Amino acid sequence: MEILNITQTDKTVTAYPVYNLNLEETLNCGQCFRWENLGNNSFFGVVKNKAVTVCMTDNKLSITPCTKDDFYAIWEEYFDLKTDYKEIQKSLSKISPVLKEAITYAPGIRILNQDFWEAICSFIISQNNNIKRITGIIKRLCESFGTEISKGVYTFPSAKTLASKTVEDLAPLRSGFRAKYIIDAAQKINDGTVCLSRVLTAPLKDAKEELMLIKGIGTKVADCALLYGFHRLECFPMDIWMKRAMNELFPKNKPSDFGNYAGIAQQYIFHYSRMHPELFSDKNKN
DNA sequence: CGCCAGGTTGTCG
DNA sequence: CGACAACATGGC
Repeated sequence: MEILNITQTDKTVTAYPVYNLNLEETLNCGQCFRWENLGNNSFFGVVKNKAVTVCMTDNKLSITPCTKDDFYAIWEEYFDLKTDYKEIQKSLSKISPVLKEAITYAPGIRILNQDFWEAICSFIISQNNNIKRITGIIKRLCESFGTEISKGVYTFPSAKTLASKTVEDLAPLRSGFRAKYIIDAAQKINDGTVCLSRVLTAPLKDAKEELMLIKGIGTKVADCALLYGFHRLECFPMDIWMKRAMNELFPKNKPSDFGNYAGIAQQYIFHYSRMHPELFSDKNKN
């Protein structure tokens, strides 16, 4: 890949050339729930304790407010700018014409490197839920228990903060039966029962087992946390849409067919399927 | 009103 | 192991 140029003017850092990154596709494809679309290819969001506006025009990614240090410390990794997606897409396209079509449909998707705890907590909330409601619950979670870093802008609350809460405390979130899972996750991570640095470095099978010590984390939520939080690109979360897609669009394939970048393939397929519900008229449940 | 949602748990064969 | 109800809530 070509070297990335980084320039800073006032409070804005611009990186270029950033090929093939589409913010709309990336931030609105079901892997994250906190970015607000401002229009004109601009989004406002909070990552860790940094609130920024990002904008993509003509292969230039600009971030405001941002320093070069912030860019290298947070954003370069967050937007996965060092991974060669063109090369990965080329190789995935050979696996199946349908996958190639899904890639062509939204080639600007990238797998984000989200905060560990935010990814874990967000996908606990996602279970048996819809994206609109997930987004609302997470918004209320941040407003209720996060830190207000500027007027009306909140961080994602820490595991430490949530570890001391009760199910009644979380009632305003309207998260239903998931509240007890959020608290169990916060407690086990806060007291070290589940060690996130071990999840990051352990072999995949062990990392997954460790996450699944948390009540409310099964195979699918663990795969999502590992893919979106720990950047385990080989994980292939199987939700209701992916089951439909595998049954109807990839009847001859198994998840293992998608290789080391199965998680990226999954994201193209998930997004393509959700944007084309008519492909699943009978919604064959399974 | 009824079905469904980026599932997991607990229980029963 | 596999099947299956229950789970909270609200979008559509």
